[in-house]
Amino acid sequence: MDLNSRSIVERITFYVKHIPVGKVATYGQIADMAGNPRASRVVVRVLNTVSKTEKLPWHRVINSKGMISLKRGHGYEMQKHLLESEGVIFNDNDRINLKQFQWRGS
DNA sequence: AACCTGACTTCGG
DNA sequence: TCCGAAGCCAGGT
Repeated sequence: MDLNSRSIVERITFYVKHIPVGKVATYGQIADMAGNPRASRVVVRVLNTVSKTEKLPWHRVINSKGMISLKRGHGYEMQKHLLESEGVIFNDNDRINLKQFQWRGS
């Protein structure tokens, strides 16, 4: 498919779908791969809208600090559980070691 | 067209 | 290393 002719939203969707199991990507990282390193907030919108009609591995997207952005009682627990079930480890500060789990796209 | 919003990021103190 | 402020994108109102 011709990614370059697609919209930023479509490209973001494409990359999110390609995050491998057991790995994570940051909002900024996906935005960057999609062509606009400053469109991290668009990634948020995509996860909220697109994931309603398509199955996306939304839980594999975390913030630049290696932490889950969802709040407790509002998805945080669910996302953490999904990631742990894939082998991702959280340290004592509830953070994920990006050096170890961040997806290194090509 | 102005204004608001969101699972963000970067930078300065 | 930890905030707070400011910057940023795109869609919805």
